[in-house]
Amino acid sequence: MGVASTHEDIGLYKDVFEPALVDEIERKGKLVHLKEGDILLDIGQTIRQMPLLLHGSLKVLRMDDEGHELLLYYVSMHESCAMMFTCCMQQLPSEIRVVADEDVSLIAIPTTLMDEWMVRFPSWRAFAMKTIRARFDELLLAIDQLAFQKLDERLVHYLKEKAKVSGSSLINLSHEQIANELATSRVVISRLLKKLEDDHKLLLYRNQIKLLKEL
DNA sequence: TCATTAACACGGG
DNA sequence: CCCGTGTTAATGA
Repeated sequence: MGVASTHEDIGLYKDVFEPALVDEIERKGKLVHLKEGDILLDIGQTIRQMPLLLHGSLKVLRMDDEGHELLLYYVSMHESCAMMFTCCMQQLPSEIRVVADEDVSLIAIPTTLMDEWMVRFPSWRAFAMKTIRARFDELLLAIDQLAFQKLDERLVHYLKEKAKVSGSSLINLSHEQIANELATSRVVISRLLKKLEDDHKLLLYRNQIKLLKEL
């Protein structure tokens, strides 16, 4: 890990950023690897680095008063995290927990450069705005789901999102894990999944769910 | 009505 | 055996 491999991987962003910025990222960014489950940022911590994803995905979580995790959204390729953007502008403590959802490699950029880049690089400004805008739309959707309280719809949305992010219709999660992320009990998830299987929307295995196109 | 909690049986790894 | 899964019964919001 170091500047050499950062140089290779930054190519993934050649279409997103202007050459001068790519160059700047190469020199100032640091390549970081995370294992699945590693916490990149926890609630209360202050952000020091902005992540630019190269491989894998991050999940952004919020806690309810009993300490249950609630999934806000995933961050994958060519994206960054809107919450982290807004936090690092003012160096405020984080309201969220960011965890590696799979093994992840990313370029960490010191937050001290953010202000400067906003001014110097139009493509960075556009990237930041796009990220925030996309997440804002997604958060509105998440609010809808909570407001309507339809757990079965939330589950279906969750599964689709999971499949999209992992690029596979095979999902390796136990009912228990899903229940935790949706802040509900396993019994309910088992029941809803069973119903979906009966409707030929998916197939259930031990620790594994296969999504069918009917979903 | 629908979620949660506890409890139990089944069976795959 | 351990643990994920499927189900049920009781209780509550």
